[in-house]
Amino acid sequence: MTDLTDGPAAGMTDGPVGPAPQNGAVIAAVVPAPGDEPGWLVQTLSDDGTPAAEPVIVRAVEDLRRWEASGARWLWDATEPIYPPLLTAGFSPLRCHDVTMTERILLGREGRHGEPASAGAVWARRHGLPVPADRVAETPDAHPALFAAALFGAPDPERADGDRAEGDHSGTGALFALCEAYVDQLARMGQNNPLKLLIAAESAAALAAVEMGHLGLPLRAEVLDGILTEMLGPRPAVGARPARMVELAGEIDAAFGASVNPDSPVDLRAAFRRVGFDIESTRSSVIKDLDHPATAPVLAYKELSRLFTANGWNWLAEWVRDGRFHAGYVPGGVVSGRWAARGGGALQIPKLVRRAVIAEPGYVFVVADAAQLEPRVLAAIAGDPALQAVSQQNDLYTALADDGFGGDRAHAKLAMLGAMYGATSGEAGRLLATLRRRYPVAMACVEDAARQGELGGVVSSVLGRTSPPPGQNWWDLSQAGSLPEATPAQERRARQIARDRGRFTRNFVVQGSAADWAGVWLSGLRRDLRGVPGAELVFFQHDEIVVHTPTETAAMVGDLTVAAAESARALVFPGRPVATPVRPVVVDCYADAK
DNA sequence: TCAAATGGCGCC
DNA sequence: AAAGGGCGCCATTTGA
Repeated sequence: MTDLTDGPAAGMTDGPVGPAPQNGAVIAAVVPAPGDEPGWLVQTLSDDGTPAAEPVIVRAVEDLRRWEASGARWLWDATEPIYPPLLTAGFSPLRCHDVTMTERILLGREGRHGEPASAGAVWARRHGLPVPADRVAETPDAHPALFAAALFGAPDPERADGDRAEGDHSGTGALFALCEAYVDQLARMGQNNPLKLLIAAESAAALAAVEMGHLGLPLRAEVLDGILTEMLGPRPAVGARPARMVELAGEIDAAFGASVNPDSPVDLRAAFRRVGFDIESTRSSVIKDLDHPATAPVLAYKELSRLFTANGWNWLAEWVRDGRFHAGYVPGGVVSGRWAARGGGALQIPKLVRRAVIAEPGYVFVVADAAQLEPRVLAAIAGDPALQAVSQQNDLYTALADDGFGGDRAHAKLAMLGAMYGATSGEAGRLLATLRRRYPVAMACVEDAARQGELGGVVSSVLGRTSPPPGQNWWDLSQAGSLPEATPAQERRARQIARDRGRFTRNFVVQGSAADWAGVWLSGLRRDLRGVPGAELVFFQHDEIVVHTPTETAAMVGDLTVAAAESARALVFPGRPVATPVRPVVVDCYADAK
């Protein structure tokens, strides 16, 4: 038997392990066991969320597997922090319902972005009680649902305002709150199938995110060390700059005839101004056009500095252990539904560093990338027949170019990105007219979204994730600019924030819907990969998945990425004649994937 | 003196 | 007329 903990009670093998749920009981609600007891308190629920059996303490992964084998879907307050110890003990569930993840989506739809979203919060709101903050403390004992139930005296809501100090030592209060939160959410989800799909996919994504952080992305430290040494010189002493950067700093000083700190934009800009270049910023894109001896060493310094500070030896020591880069992933961490990363810059691994991302012996990477996802998504959500036709093509931008840009692919791409991001100046602005003529429905879709934003409204992704509304400050500035006595500066400011907001909502409908699709793709692939021994889902970045898998399974895994993409297309964009192709590539080194 | 803001840049 | 989306992370700068 595999113990979940090494606490004193973990050796007990004959404890009250739960009976596996019977047919018809498909939800297993899980909270940490109360007090110091190891393990978890689990209760079987019926489909509608009503308890179907007494809660039992579960201590071993074998027992959890039995529940899972009988068809249970796990219900818990939040995948983080419940799942990591389960995973460490070797248990990987097929699916779950993550109340907190779900609640954030539901609250957003109800115009209540940012309110506490834990099961305890849902429970408290349901009973008109004070709502606990999401993160009360980091200890398991202060787990939000447990905290709320203990604080308010559940399971008996009639006792809610008494006995607070006494708390809940049975742990059943937390289960009670969790189950009620689930019932509450079921009612609010109703029969909204796209929304249910989104919630199921997001819960599965939460599982995948914990697994990815746990597995880690294979990365050979000695290979990265070699790259660093080659480019920067040997690893410097703590607090010192690498030799190559010191050299370049010397060249910069010589070129300016003064001591200049290239890490300081203020200093650097002043130096360039002294030699006659009236630059507004010290971005590389600005400096590269300056005809001055300092230009080359400054650009070189910036590049090395970035490598050294973002992915240098300190980064290696902090994030890479035993040949794997372990980052923290936050599904739904971005308002659009994209993932965010916590620590290590996991979603911005530079191309150079990818040279150190090398498959282990006997394994390869299957890198699957959803090509040109966002314009295809736009075609789907807008229902634009002409753009849908273009989206069926292998290279969308080439097709676009042939369909109105005189075969100029670069222009076609620039125009399309501009349409989705809200750029209208310069080149992209001029090209927009062509898009509007050729794809009026798609352009109307993003322009309607922009108009909503400019007016302070919200927009929604295809499956129903809503954009956050503007804050009070936005409304204040907006109103100040529209009053008769507004100063020109206030009017300008109001116009500017309206435009900013419009660009945000314009992009949200596309980026958010792409994230919807990607989440469904990921969760489907995660499920399918469970049938491939040795296959590890090790990386996910917006529209790209990396699977580390035994060499002999590579072709099969590639096929699964394609099939999951097709399945996601059918689920997310039913009846829409668009394609969302992925092209899997089998490589030993991640850098070779592009 | 320390926390928050800014500038810059990597990824999508 | 003008209008470049989302993030995380680092070093520097600013400001309370």
